[in-house]
Amino acid sequence: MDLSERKKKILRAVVEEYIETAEPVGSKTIKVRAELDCSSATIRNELSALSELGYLEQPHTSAGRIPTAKGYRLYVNELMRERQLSLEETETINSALTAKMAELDKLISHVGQMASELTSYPSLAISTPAPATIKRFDLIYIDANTFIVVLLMSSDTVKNKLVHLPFSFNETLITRLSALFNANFTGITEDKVTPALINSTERAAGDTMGLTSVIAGFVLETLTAAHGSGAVVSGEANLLKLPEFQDPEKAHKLMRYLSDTANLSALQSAPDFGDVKVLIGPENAVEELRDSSVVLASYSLGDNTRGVIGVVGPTRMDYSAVAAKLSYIAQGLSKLLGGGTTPPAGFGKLMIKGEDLDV
Amino acid sequence: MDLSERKKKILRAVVEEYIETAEPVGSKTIKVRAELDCSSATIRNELSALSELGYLEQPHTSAGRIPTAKGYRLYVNELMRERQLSLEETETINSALTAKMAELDKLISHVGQMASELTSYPSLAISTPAPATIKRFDLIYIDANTFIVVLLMSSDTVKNKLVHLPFSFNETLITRLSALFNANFTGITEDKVTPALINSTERAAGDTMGLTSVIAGFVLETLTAAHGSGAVVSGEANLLKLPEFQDPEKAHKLMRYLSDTANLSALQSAPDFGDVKVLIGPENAVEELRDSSVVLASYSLGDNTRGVIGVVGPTRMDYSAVAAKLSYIAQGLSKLLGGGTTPPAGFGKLMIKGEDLDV
DNA sequence: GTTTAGCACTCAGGGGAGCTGAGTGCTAAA
DNA sequence: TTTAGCACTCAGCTCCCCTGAGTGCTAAAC
Repeated sequence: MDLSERKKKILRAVVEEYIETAEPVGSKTIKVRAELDCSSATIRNELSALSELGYLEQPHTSAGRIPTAKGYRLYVNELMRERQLSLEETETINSALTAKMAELDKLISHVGQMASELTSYPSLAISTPAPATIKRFDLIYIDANTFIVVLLMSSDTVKNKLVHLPFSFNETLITRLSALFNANFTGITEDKVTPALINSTERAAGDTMGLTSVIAGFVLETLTAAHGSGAVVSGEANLLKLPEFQDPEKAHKLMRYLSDTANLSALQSAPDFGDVKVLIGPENAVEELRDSSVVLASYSLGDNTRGVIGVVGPTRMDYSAVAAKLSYIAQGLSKLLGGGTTPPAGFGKLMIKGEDLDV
Repeated sequence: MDLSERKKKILRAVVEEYIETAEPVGSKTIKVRAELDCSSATIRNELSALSELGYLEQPHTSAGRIPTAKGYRLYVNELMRERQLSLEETETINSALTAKMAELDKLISHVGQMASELTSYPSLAISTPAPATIKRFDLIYIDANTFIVVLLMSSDTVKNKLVHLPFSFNETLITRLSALFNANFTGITEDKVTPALINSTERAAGDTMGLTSVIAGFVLETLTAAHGSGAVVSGEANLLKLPEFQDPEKAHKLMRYLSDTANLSALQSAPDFGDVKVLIGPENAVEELRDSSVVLASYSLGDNTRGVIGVVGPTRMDYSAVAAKLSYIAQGLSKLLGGGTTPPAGFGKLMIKGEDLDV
């Protein structure tokens, strides 16, 4: 059952006004905002119909209307005007992206910070690296008790560890081990690092001191660590500015939830989605997020690492602005990291996905 | 001018009661708490004297007393009973310390988190590395366009960078550069990396492609980065639990301040101090911290890196518990990282420093 | 049938007024 | 010097009323 044009116009006006002011919206305000040629009484009739249909609700009998989750959903799916980013905004993002991509490790946290500053909501950044392998293996002999393990990973990041042992060994053993590991441990995934493999390497190297297992331990650790996904939250302080979180109780609850990174990894499980995904209030599975909304954008890095950046805010969030910004950031990241080193120019169209509510 | 024993007993009772309850303390409560053998009227006389002396104040005429900054200072300096950590608490700290020391890089943030969990106040961890030098320099040739720079720093941490260039070079050049850098750039501090040095190295290597300057750039960056101190804040959410931060305005102000790491680096400037340093309310130079207190503990790592961990809370903070915990953590860190790898057993005595207020 | 004007009704939020109780300061007696 | 007693103060709570924004409904107008 489709809504009349006028109803849509009114619904949009209510949502947008409420997003700005956080106050219930009355018929007179709508008349001005939506530039409608009818009287407030007519609008009241329409409002009453929209309430009946479940798109709007009243906090109490004599107050204005506020959108329900269903109302927001319709707004996000159909009514939302695409937000054009200002030149200034795109430039901020571009320069931040190019400046920060230097260190991939710190990238997620930097991107998160950026998203938070840009939207003035708390943001989260999660990365889900694909199963990693080692591209290249090296040992650097330092002295009779010390050497460095250097691993070049499939993602073109480098991992290292300084190993300092209480007994001494000679340089030839290190050289031999380096060659053997390079031959046996490159290109394989975590599950291929078996005790058998370690044993055979140890024998081949003539290593009687257990160096092999120390090194293999680090290799395994690195491979394992790579697929434990990291999550970072920034800008939690922004929550406190919002009227809906003036109640410290409420703010505290959400902040506690956000500060446990384990929780967030669950969010990212929301699998492939087109470009931007919006989860409105009760659509969130997690109780703590029930009266907040989450906007997520996913990006992919050249190797098959995937990441998600997102923003958490009140259901009354400026969806169009947030979605546009996140989308731009995510696409910029994909281009920058997946492909060449050129800064992103114009990105594709904004697409939004999300669950529909039952009627 | 020294206070009588009874006055001290009363002052201590007021401070400790107020720390627990955050409510102004009345004469009757004190009588019970301090187990005094006089009537509430006598205590009122004493209270009135203590107010006169500037150790206590009344929020309004007919309310109980609360300690002033001066009162807290006296309490911290003289009256505070040393808090014994429970076995459970020391074990939590010990195991967390040993488990986490594996990765020195992430150490500060882990330690900060621990401090925050243990004290349920927001915590900050700052590290001030000493001027770093390079102990050992290596280049690993990967392919005609790629090599890895591996730096072993004076602090026994390893830094690396994958360099991928749009033009090709051969392995002998890399080997030569590796040897030259190892000869010329080890053992020197940042300010010794001059354009002259870079030029002479470039000539000696016969490098016509500018590899030398790329590498030197990374070296310089690493040396510089090392003394830019890192700061991490954890557990900000804890603020919202405290009654003094029920006002979202106030909480927001402090959280904003804390979330800018640049601000924190300033705190650490507080130079050498014995063991634990307590800054009470107005003793803080920064306006944002004027009605909070900060407890800091410093630790030193074997090489001359110094670090500070601290906790921010209301002036009504449980100083004895917080100081004991921070002190234990700091001493544990020093022992673990400065010396051997054995877990800390019994630590020294708790010493507290801080500025005295004028009378 | 749709729109409009008019009117009675509702209710959140703000601004006193008044009460309560914890706690004080002072005085006079022990 | 300590204590008991008493009058006084004042934050915080509750109760109450008022105001104004906004509604729903009805009857007339288009």
